[in-house]
Amino acid sequence: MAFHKKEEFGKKEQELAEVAKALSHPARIAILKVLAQKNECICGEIVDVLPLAQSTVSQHLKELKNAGLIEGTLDGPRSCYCINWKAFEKFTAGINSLFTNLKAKNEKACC
Amino acid sequence: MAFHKKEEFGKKEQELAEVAKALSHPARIAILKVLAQKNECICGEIVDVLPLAQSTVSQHLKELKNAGLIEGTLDGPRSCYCINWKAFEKFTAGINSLFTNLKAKNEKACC
DNA sequence: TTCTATTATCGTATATTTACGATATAAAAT
DNA sequence: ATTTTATATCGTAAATATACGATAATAGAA
Repeated sequence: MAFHKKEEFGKKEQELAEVAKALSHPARIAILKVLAQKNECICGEIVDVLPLAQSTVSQHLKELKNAGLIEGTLDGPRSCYCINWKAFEKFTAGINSLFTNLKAKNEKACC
Repeated sequence: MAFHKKEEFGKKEQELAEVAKALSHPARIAILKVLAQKNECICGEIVDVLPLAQSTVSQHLKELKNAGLIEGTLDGPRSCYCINWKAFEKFTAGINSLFTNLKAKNEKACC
């Protein structure tokens, strides 16, 4: 009944999984969409758009920040978030690199 | 104390989140890596490589299959899995499409 | 200073995930 | 027909995630 075996895997796998986990909730995808659409940094406008309580949105923002997908600075009573594009590029590149060497060969599937 | 609000978001967000969730555990990333490296379809070789019990690996395979990232066919006592490349392409394209219109403008960050 | 507005954190209930062993299933081998 | 082998499923315990309201914190306005 051991648990939490995640650290027994490779660093690369863990990092990819961590980012994927941050992306694994529609609310967080929606938050990223809002941040991308409004070019300026947003704060509580996100709360107005999502069907969630303010505290829940704040929690989701924290998870996105911990995963490195967004950056945020406190600016008095209001905070300012923006997307970290490099983290996204790193993620998609990481996913692709798992397969690049074989992607072409496998087009016709297997079983 | 309502729960499971995921269905209140858009279909696109839900689909992206679902795939991301399947990718959100290092064991499943590792499984995909193995499936990609061995060009032929694998089954219990995965169990030998991972630090997990057979039943746990089977569970992870099921989740990857449910998310559409792999395909599997039963072949007697042994089963045959392979990667569904199209699902990956759809996923990365979906992630990128959240931002494409603004990606260039934002390079210099915000706050 | 006191009030207001905005965001973060705490506490908590419920849901889901993760992992395992035990058991079922199903084809091949003996 | 029985055994072996490979995989899936069931049951279950512990961990984590999700959501909310209540509360703290912090800067600006009155």
